[in-house]
Amino acid sequence: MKVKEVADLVGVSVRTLHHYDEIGLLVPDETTESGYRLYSNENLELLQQILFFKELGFSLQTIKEIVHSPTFDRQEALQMHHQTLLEKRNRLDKMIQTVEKTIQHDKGEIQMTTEEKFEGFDFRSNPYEREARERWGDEAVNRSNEKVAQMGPKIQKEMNDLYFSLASIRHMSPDSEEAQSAIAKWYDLLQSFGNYTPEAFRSLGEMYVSDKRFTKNIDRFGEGLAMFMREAMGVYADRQRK
Amino acid sequence: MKVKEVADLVGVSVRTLHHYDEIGLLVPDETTESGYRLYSNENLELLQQILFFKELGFSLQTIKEIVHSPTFDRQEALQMHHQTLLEKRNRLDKMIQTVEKTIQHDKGEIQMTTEEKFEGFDFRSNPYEREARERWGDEAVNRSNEKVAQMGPKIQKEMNDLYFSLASIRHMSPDSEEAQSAIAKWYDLLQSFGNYTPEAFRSLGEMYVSDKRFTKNIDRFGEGLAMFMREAMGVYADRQRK
DNA sequence: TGTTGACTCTCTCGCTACGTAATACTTTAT
DNA sequence: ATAAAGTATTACGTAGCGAGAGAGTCAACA
Repeated sequence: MKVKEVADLVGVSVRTLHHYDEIGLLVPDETTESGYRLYSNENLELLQQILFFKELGFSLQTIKEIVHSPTFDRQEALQMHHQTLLEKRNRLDKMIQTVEKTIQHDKGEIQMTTEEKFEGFDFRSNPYEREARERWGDEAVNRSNEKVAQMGPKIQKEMNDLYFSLASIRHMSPDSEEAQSAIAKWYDLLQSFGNYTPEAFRSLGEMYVSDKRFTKNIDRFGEGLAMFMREAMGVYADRQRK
Repeated sequence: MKVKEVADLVGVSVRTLHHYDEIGLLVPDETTESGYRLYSNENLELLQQILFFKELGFSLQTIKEIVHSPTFDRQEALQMHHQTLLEKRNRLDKMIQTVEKTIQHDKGEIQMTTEEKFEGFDFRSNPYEREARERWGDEAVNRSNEKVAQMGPKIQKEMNDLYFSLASIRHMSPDSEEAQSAIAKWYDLLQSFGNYTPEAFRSLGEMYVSDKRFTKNIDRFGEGLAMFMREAMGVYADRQRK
């Protein structure tokens, strides 16, 4: 489907779709030779999700983090949409009541406290957003992902390669020659992200198994890799101390 | 009530109130010697209305035009709020249904057309806004025209003459002798239309520039006349207050 | 085959409704 | 009397597009 078809179908502007592409929120699966955007069915489903989040007042930035998170779960998200839409309807119901009361109040039929006049409003920070961020967009993971993305593709490739080598030796002992030399490379590589002390390196290793999102990500290269890396990183940190 | 009290009560930020003051949407009735804003009960009621309009997606500019329109009717507006809030709830209900369907669809339990997936969204132009503009913004102009017609040709001539004189001095300062005496005649003339308080007179002046139809009409007598008149009318209102 | 009209692209500029300091003064509480 | 909390003004920043320019593309029709 081309832009305008999508736009007409869902009721957003072409410009909006362009914008979502620009910021990397919804990048069409394909483009023609001449540069026309072609949206796939999956693109449409993602768009639907995006619009749900938008209706709930999420910022595009947050939405992006969420839907691209490796741990994002569509079903879970839909359940959450359902829940929060119901809450939103409750708020709306309150507002409707407030209007009704105000009409009567103005006619002099009833009394209203000042607070009652503003029931149902309250534009204070959207609580759903925080919750959802905790649920999917956890900062640790995102920052890590963002940084990786920022570092450019060549570092990404190095990381991938290293993951593969580590995976291939994950059955060996974490304090073996091979393991330690591979993990040393890992340590060096991470230096390009910030200044990791050996201790920070160790706790990062801890996170690899304690935080499921990391675990999941890492274990894609081989089951048990996260655990293996934690061990190896611990040993490495120990040896650096002396 | 001071800013923060209001802010906490209704759930908006202090900055927002400042902003509304800046753009002339909600100017506090009083200020202390030291410049603190003091909001009256009437200010609060207006704020409530403003928030209703905002909830319905009106721009601040439009809201300003509406609530300051000399023909604005609170009861009528409240009825309209009520109506459109109900419509909004219907839309929300549709969205909720869409989520529910999508959940089932994802589980493979039912089928969904592409259109069904986007039912309840549709961010296309807010119909309420147009309607409301017609109701108040337009009517303001229409009623004004009607009234002029009703008043007969001699008043029309007087108005025309006054427009010309004003146009001829529109390069002068709005608070000059000449400007003020001409605008005083204008004020007197308008008294035959209804009972204009100085404040209503001021907001009428605001409309001369904020509403293009007025502006166009007035500027036929000289470019910039509408703006000049607004200034002069503002000064006039200021001086009458004391 | 050429032409028209509807789409498309990228780029740039503009706008709204505030958020976020920074800095200085005022009021209230202890 | 001093700190803490609130307030004012000014200034700059941001999000999420809208609007328009200028140029290329595509399907249909003459």
